[in-house]
Amino acid sequence: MFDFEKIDKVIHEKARLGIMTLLATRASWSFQDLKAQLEMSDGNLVTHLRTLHDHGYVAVTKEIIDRPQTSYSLTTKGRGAFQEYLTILEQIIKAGRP
Amino acid sequence: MFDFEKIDKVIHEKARLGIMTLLATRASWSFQDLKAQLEMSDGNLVTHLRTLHDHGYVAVTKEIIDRPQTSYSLTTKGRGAFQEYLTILEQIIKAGRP
DNA sequence: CGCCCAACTTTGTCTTGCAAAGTAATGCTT
DNA sequence: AAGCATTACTTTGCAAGACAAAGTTGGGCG
Repeated sequence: MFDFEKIDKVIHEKARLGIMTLLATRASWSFQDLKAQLEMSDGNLVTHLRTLHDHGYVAVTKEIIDRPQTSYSLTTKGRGAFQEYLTILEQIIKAGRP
Repeated sequence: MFDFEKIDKVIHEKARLGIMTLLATRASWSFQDLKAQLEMSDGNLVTHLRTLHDHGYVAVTKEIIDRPQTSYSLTTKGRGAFQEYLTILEQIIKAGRP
């Protein structure tokens, strides 16, 4: 039926799924905007972003315009992994809605 | 945008998501069939099933036909929670596929 | 210089998944 | 009856991970 082992644990975690979904909707998000949207603490958000970055899913751009302003975006790899993840979600929905 | 806090952690965990999806496709599954489909160890599977049962999501039926044969099915509550979970998945897919 | 703010890092705690091994109950086999 | 297998479950132990809170760094500005 399904291979649930295929579910990407990096993406599947609730907080990171939130990040990935937001990043998929816009080209780029600032740290502050992500934090406001997701209502996460700095430390927690940074940690999840680092996890995603370590897996090559998100790119980090550091600028200092007035204030430091770090922004995040999906890499090609990240976008691909996310689409693949969404495909599994679609299969689950198809199975779960008779 | 989305309220990611709404994601039901009981269902969202990979292994239990597998269980719930299977239970949604058929009225009832035996322990052995679940185990074979999901390729999980006894202990691990029993634990996740107990978690789902403790939350009132699955019903347990114990019979002894030839061998002990425990079977599991979704409760009304479980079905409802799963449908709600699927609704969130749909929103994520909608956002993630432009 | 001192303060604020953004973006980290560190520390610590607490939960959780998961495997491996052990156990109880039952039935089959010899 | 004795031994063995199987199912379902418990226990133990460990390792990973989430998360909060507090501390740190570095730039901009009054």
